[in-house]
Amino acid sequence: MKIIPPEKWLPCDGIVLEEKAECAVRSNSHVLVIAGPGAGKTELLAQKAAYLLQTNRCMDPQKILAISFKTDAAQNLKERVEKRCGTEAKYRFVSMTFDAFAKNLLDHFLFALPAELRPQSDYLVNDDIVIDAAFTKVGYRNPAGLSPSRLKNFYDSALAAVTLPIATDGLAENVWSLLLKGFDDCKSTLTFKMITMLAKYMIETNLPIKRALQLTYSYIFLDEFQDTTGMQYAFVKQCFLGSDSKITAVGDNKQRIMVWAGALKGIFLAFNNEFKPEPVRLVMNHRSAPRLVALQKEMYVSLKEKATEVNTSSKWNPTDGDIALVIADNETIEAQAIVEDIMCKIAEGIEPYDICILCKQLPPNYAPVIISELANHEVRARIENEYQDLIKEPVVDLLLKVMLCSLNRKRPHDWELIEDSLIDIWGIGTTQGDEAYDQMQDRLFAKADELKKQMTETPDRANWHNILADLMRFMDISGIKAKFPAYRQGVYLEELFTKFENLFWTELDTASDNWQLAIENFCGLHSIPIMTIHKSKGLEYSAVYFIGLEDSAFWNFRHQPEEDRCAFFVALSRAKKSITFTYCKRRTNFQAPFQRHNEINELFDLLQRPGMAEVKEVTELPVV
DNA sequence: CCCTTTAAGCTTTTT
DNA sequence: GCTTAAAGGG
Repeated sequence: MKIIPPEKWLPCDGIVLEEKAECAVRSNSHVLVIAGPGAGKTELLAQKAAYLLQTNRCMDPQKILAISFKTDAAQNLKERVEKRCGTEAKYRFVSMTFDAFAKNLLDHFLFALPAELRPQSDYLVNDDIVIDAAFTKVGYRNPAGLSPSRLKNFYDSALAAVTLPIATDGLAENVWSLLLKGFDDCKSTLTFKMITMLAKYMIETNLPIKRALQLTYSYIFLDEFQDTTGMQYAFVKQCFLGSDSKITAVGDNKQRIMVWAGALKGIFLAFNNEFKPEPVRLVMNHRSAPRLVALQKEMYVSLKEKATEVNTSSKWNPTDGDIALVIADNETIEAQAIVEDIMCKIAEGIEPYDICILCKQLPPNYAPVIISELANHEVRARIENEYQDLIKEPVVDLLLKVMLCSLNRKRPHDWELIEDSLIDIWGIGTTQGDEAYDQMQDRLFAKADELKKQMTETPDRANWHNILADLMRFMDISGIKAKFPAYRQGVYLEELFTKFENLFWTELDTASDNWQLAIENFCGLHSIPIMTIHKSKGLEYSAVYFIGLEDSAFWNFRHQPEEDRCAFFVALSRAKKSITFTYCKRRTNFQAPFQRHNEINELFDLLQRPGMAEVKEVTELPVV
């Protein structure tokens, strides 16, 4: 690849970076980028990767390591970088999750661990039954009578509290020993935290591996830095603190909504003290319209954030952006008001997938009335949870792609992906040459033809089951299990398969044998997504409806006011053009129907400040 | 069988 | 806090 001198390098694809962002891209020290919603954090990382690779500041063959929390975030970043700087990124930009990074290290250097800390190489991950059995075996009988979920929590934190090497002779230490080596009929089993602990210990005790790691990765990207847990941070420090590798951490303390799950509150401060990064604050909000940004800025005070400048994109007029607070008598009227508004948006040409309905928690308690009211207007809406859990699974993705490609051959990108996967799953090595490859292609094309024929007939339930089972057999279930270790465990793959079969069947059923449409519907291309605030993090929608700005939805506000304010901020900042909050005086389908907003009154006050939200009281018309 | 009481979970991800 | 589901009581 041609090396571009740094002073001649320009951001790829005609992207214009704000001045501070370009500083962060070109910085050669550790950097802490604090950037609000819509500032273009992913783009900044993608451009920085392009800069480092294209100018050879990340010297060939050294690599960039990007660490995210979720697989889809890691995937997105990888794709963005490949789009920005092409094939070079395939080999020298490594994007993965924290857990994948730890597990790869552990698996790769398993024999660097002392024998007493070394698990079997085919260890299970996070197997609840084995972990419970291990605690039981060492004599733990749940004396406090913890509920199942609390018990699981206790197991996890007890195991995470052990220090390596295992020195003392306590409960958790004994369980560690059992889990490491396996016991009775159980294989070695590790929790995700144990994997990180072992990986960290390995780096701590093996200078050559540590050096090799530091030499391999000269730049480290940490995405969503505000969500980093203490253990993850300790691991990163163990790997890279004091080395020449430069860390670029990107995050937003105003969107810190994972503290309850272990995110370290003082992470920015700790990073500042220990790595002395160059601080960068981005001031652009490319996402939201000016009036929405004004509301976001009003939140800054309650989020204990300095009222820094935020600039909006020039694509907006200064008066753009709609904020509404709907005060409804009951959930039927609430639904009618929302649906009326949504129908206007759709009439304006906004696609359903660009509209989002958010709840603080438990969408099933709030969504049904709205879903049926939307259905009356022929608009689909669905709670995303189980769909997303399925869609993110690589095997489901593969199944959908095979179906799509069978329907329509003109999908070169998907074909390539299927072929690559099959080469992997069927174990076709490069040594076998072109013949094996051609054979694979022939079989795939034959299968695609067969599938296409099957998809022209109207399937019934049993029929669909057979088609799917056939397809799984074709791809080779044991091969899939070999490629994806997660599917090897217990009945995971079988359950996944059943869930997919059932959910997809409802789509096939309603799409009346239009397979293409069924697939699109399954992927959420034609429906309004309904989800929790937490699930919406990182996403953006033209119009957002936040349902239930009520005390009962924010039941934990007293105990975690900061985090709930952040949650409100996250919900608010998903919207590009309009945001609507609803407050329902009476939810007649609830056991305690009367809703208040005493506890979260500060959020109401904010919306009711002059010039902020349009307050719409909707009441039942008296029946004449 | 119906009514009352109690317990559990609620916001997450990761191979 | 509040909902839901399961268990308990008559």
